Amino acid sequence: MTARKRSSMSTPYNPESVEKAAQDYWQESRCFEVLEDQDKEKFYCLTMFPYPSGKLHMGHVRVFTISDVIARYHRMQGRHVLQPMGWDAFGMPAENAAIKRGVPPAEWTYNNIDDMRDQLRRLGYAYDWTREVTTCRPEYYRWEQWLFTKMFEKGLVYRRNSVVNWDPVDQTVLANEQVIDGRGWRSDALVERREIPQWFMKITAYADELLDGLDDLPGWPDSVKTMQRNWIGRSEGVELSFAVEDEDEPLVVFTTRPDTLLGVTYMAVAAEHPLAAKAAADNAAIAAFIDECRQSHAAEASLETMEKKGMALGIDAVHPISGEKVPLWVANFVLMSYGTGAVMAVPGHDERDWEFAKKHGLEIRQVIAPADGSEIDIDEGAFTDYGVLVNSGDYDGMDSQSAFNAIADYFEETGLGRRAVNYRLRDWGVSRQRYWGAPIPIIYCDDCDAVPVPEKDLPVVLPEDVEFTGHGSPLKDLTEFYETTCPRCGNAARRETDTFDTFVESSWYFARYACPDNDRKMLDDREAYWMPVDQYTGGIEHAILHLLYSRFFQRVMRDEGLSAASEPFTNLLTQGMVLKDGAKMSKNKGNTVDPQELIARFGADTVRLFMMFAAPPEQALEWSDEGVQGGSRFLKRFWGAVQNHVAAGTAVDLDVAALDTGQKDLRRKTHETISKISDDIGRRNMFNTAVAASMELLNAVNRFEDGSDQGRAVEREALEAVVLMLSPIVPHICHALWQMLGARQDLCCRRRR
RNA sequence: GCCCGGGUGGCGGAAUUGGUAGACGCAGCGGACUUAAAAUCCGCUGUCCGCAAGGACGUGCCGGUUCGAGUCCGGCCCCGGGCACCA
Repeated sequence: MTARKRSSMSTPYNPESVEKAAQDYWQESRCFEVLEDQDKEKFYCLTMFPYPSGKLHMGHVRVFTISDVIARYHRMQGRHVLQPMGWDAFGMPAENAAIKRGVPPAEWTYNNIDDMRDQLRRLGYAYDWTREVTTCRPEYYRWEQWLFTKMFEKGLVYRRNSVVNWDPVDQTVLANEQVIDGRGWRSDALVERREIPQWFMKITAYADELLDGLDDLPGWPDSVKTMQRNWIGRSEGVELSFAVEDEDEPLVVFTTRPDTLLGVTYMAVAAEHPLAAKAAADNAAIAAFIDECRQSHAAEASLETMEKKGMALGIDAVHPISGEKVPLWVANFVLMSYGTGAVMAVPGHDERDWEFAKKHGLEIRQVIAPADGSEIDIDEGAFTDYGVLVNSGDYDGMDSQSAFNAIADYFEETGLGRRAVNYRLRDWGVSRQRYWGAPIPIIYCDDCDAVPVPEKDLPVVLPEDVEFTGHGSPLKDLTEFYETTCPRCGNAARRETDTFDTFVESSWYFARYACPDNDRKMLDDREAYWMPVDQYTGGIEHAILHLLYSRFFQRVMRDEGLSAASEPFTNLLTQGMVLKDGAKMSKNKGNTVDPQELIARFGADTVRLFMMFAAPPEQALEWSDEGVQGGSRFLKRFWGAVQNHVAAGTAVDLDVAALDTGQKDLRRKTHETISKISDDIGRRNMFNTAVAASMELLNAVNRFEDGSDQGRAVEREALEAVVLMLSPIVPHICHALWQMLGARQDLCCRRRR
């Protein structure tokens, strides 16, 4: 009797009951709850925690499954694995829901967390739920308020004016996302740039360390490191000053190309620059232009893509070497917040300057010639390469590098400038004019200025039962919140009503999982055991901001004596987007697929299997409803194969010396597959090919119709291998099949043989 | 606009270090089982020419390096992500 003929006698695969049984077992045995154990090799496996938007989406399922596969794999390798979960719970959607449905943001958020926690449980992830962290709880955010006050003492935070998007109709600050084609998303009013005082964290103080640290992260993708390097944008150049006619203050600019200095034919300042304001005072056209510049979206992408516009100010600067007059312009592409708010323009050797000069009939002067002696026509386009200086007086004939040094020396000797390092990176503005966030722990006193809230008065608790109208933050109208006394002098004072950027919460949560229950310290000894995170998995969309802020915070915590680690994440896996119809799946676009329905229909294992099989984790995954079926079919075949094998009775021990050719072939296939899958999961993060290899081995088993004692022993070895190898990906069915195969040991907690 | 990715059959993808392009799966077609359908199982399936044997073409486009290119180099096109207040 062949194995296949027996299939009619078997019980069918029922994912719902199989998965319930496995999940009950894991919960009762508490096998994913881990305590610090110095004798065991720790492995901290972390996923970027979700924003509790209401329901899990496919992007969540993908990233959590990737991380769970890695966690379970390392667990099987005998490591002591921590995989926690929590909630990035502050943010705008809660306020939007409050406006739309009248539910307080806190209530909406806590309900969503409860729903999503249930959904996560149904997917069978190996989480230590005892360490759950929720960022909107005072016991969490009190510690970032505390750290902020420590940073204040060290001068790592400061307050200055900076630009926000202002909706003049709704009288409120808008996020970039809320500005659509330059207009407010609700009011449709033209958005204005407005300057208001805001708090900043000095991430630039760590710019060099954040840059150099990238060289010590071999476990990070090169693309992410390159993006961060470019974002920090360290450049070496010269800061030099141009005298301005009839002005006492010179105009200071930074350039990486002092070798092109004699090619400067005009200069440009930002619309907010004092010189522009001065020129506007008695020129209505310039005033109108500055007004026009103000009416724009604050996002860099819109500034870079909009039409480059400018106006001559009628003021001249004096070239510091030639003494020639250089006209001053105001231009919409120069930003007050970046550098000094002024740039020198070399249209002959810079593309943007060239285009601007062409458009406004400004002089284009060649001062660099190609090093190879070839001819160029500067009228046809800017020449941006390094080369040999021409039309530059004493510097003629020097190469760019020598000229850089000679000109830099000249400025340092005359005191008109100096060599300087410039960063593209700007300090981190953390103030948000919103309600649903962690209050910034500052008290304003007429006599003492801004005073940090003393440690004994922390946390500054965000009131949760508030009237939410949508017209500005309710905190601004809540006297019992903002009325207070100055901690320094005791006089009546006013509390800060702005809250933190939600990136603040996500910049240190990974460390707090080590000791979420400590109500006396931000971090304790347990942090030293678990940190740094061994494997961090999350969306590629966080390649810069979240990951850079976290690297910054880790260093701030280190310098505060809270941690020994400089880098928070040793290995990083950036998972690609889940796309549908070529675009990121998102509620906004209405192209979501609900994982809940698929789980109800096929079970969690099928959904997990399909997500891992459909594409390698780093690539974008284009969703297709077909293919899930295939995963389900495979699991049924898998179930049937093991069941048929077991139904035929106990297999004898394998006698390697006694195998015939066919038996040897299957055995070789088994061991080749083990070797391949270990590499695929353990080194390459190629879960899709690991699944494919498992399918191939199972196909080979199903073709193998050898009922002899040794045939059955070889078949058993193959089936056991498939169960073990697939268990990180489809843990529930493997839990059941492992028991069916007569396991003496629990699968998920077993060590490598 | 700038920075970072990606583009391979009808579809998702494989090819790990420059060495047989298309593993595995989906869809499709043919067959078995069934009164029938579903499910399941077996077989075929890059395109074109051919009854076949076989041949030609083929990894977004153009060019290059190499005995040999999906893979390396140069130039382009298209798609996705990020651009500092979406998370």
